[in-house]
Amino acid sequence: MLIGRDELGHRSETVRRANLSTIVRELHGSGTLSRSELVGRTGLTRSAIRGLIGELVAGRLATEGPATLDGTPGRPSPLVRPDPNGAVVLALEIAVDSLAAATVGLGGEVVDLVRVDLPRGRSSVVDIAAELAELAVSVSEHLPAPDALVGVGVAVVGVVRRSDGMVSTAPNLGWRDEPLGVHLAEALGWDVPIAFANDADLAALAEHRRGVARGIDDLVLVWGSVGVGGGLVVDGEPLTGVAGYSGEVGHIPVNPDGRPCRCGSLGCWETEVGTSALLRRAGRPPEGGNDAVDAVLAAAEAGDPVALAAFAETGRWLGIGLAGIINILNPELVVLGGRLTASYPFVRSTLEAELDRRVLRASRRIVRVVTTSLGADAPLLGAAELAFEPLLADPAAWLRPRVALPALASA
Amino acid sequence: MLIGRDELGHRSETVRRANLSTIVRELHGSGTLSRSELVGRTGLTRSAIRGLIGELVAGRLATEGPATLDGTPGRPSPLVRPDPNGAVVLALEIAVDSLAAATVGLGGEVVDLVRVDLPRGRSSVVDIAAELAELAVSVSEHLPAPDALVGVGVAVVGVVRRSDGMVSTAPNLGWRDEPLGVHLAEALGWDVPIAFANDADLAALAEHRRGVARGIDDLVLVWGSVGVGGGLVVDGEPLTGVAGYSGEVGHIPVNPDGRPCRCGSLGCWETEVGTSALLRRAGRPPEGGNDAVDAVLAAAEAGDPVALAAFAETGRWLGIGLAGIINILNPELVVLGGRLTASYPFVRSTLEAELDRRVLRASRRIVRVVTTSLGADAPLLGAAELAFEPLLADPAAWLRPRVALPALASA
DNA sequence: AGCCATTTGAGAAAGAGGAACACAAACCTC
DNA sequence: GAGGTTTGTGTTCCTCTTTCTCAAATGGCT
Repeated sequence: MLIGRDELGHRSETVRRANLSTIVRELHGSGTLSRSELVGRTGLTRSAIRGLIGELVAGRLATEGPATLDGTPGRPSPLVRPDPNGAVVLALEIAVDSLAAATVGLGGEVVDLVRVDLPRGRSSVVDIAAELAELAVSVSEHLPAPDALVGVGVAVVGVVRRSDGMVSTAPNLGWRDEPLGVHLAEALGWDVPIAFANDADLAALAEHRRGVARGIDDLVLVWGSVGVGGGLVVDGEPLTGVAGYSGEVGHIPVNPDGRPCRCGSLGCWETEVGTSALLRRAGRPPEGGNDAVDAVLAAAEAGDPVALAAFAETGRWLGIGLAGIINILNPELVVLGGRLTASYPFVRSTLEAELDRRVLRASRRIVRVVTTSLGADAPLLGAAELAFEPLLADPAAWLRPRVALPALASA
Repeated sequence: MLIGRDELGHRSETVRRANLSTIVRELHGSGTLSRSELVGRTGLTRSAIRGLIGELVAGRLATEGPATLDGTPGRPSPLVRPDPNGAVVLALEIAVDSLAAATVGLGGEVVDLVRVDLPRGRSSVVDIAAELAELAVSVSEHLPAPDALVGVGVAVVGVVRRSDGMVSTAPNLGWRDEPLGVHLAEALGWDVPIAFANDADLAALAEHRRGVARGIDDLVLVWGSVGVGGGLVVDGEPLTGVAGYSGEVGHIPVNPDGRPCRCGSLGCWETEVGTSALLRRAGRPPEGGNDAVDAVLAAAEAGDPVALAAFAETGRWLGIGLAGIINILNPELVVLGGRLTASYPFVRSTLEAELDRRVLRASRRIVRVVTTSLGADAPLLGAAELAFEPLLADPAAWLRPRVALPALASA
């Protein structure tokens, strides 16, 4: 994923890079591991592991501590931990109705996290960039060392170009072709790489790395709020598409002559499974916000037939759209997130019924549907993972210079 | 892709494997290259290339010949060619109404190709396997050396498990849960690995490697016939899903209360864009075969308004389904194949209009829609590529033993 | 025709990195 | 406390590419 390191020719140095990368990945993913566990996981010899760990410790990406005794015979193996002080990222999120910032250390520990409400409606890109920068500063106060900052990752509710943070559309913010990347870089004024991606894409990444989808290499995440976003992981890698615009599942046509969608089309999936469709079916004003949805949820919990029917119908449409996605991708897991997490119990049966009817048997036997485990912070945590990616892909590049930061990502 | 070579630890031997692999891939893809071109493409040094080529020549995967003089100064560089006699695959195809077999040499040269009609209707798996085996024998008569056979690739019109050729569903053949892999292995009686995949998946692979989509890393191929299949390439790799059931775009719901589909669902894409929908719209019996479709095509070419309207409506639905796929995957290219190639001129305008309306602007600006360049043999050529894959991924494994064939693929 | 610049192949030596092996250290069990 | 087991340490070996030097083969120019 990412990283333009696509020189085809390999040499011994490549081997070291790759081995360092797998070790740092293992540490980042699993937290603490003994040296001998690393031997087992990587297939490398004890000598090789020793040398590699030594380099990581010297470069402050890992620390070694005394072994814990687990009662098995044999010499105990020292524990290796990712060093959260040696490498930190800044994660930012522009959500539907909030902004968030967090600092996350190598290994995934969240050092600091702030979330502030965002007044509903249009805000200019410049304003948002400025406010994000403020949050970023407040959250970076306890940064271990100034040179420990690996990079910045930004989750955006909208269609955003991965390479430079150009936002093509963000209906919730009223943006269209806004150069968020430029403004944010300016507002931050830091000389570190900034990476951008869609919030649902990043939620999928987070759930894949640290949530319910851990160890699952083919998954689809559907993130419901006002609109519906999606994130795809295929073969263990986030599916981005050519420019990073993939996963826009909210706009697959499921009801071609249906209601008009914010995107200009008709009968997009989100016109049937977004919150306004639910509210409409529940007989409430479709523009109601989270509170209105919560009210429908409460009514459903209390057994109100109108609310239950509204969820059932939403579930039916969820199943219809998901069936298409599953037939296309043959995933192992579907993860429902955002507002869908709370709705799940009430949409479940109609959803599964549609899957039974519409997904090809071979695929149907495999997929399971679950809800997120990381909750509302999934996109933010995904942004952290995004920012870590260059380090994970090539720790060697990070180990050597150590004085200045690596040059801004070229592509 | 494929290959269980997922030991994480790298060593010097890994480097050699990887370098041999990139060289063989380049040769297989580009045909003839000079040594110095290989230096340029791989980033390796002249010495390294020399050693690697030497090994390939010794292992009969490549031949070296005199340089061609192109008028530039400097010592001419010898030309390296993939050796089609050193490595050959057998490609088989079970299509809607035909069976085909071909032998293809390293580099992509088709040595021999046979296609026979398949009487429409149900045939047992055993019969088909036997007939395929016969074709296979007839086409393997001119095999250079018995030990040059790398493997067998099979394209199947249906949902087939990649690992073992278990066919879950093949409506055109009337199959359901048939162990094609077992029967074919028995009928062939050869001790070589056999790989299976869906025909549209393989057509996509072929167009990616040797057709219109060469050099394009994110594409969607839609293969229209009685039903509609799809093949996806993401980030340069075929997207298979967990079990190889991906790409079943024919069964995305586009008209949830529409006509019943062979799969048991309602309003699947193929009920609107398959040949029977076209025939129905053209006022003809929907069960008509290729001849009936050709008649509608002829009528359209002659300007018949009913035929033109039938195509226009089909194009509209093509656009609706494609819009969803494009929004999900953000591909660079959509390739239309099978019966859709001939229909394209008549469906084009309504198709593009729907894309304009339904695909998010950011993605819309990127995608182009084209037709196949390899024609009806695309799936067969893809099957050859599939069979070559283990060799391309690790030529070293193929170079060493050379006496016996590599053991049957384990997973 | 002859000389020069350029590109590339050939061969030997060097450098980088992991594997293999032998040995010592630290833990368990009895 | 002795023996078995597992793992860290250190040295040597092996593989593979790079680096460096020299020779070969071509085009361009006078």
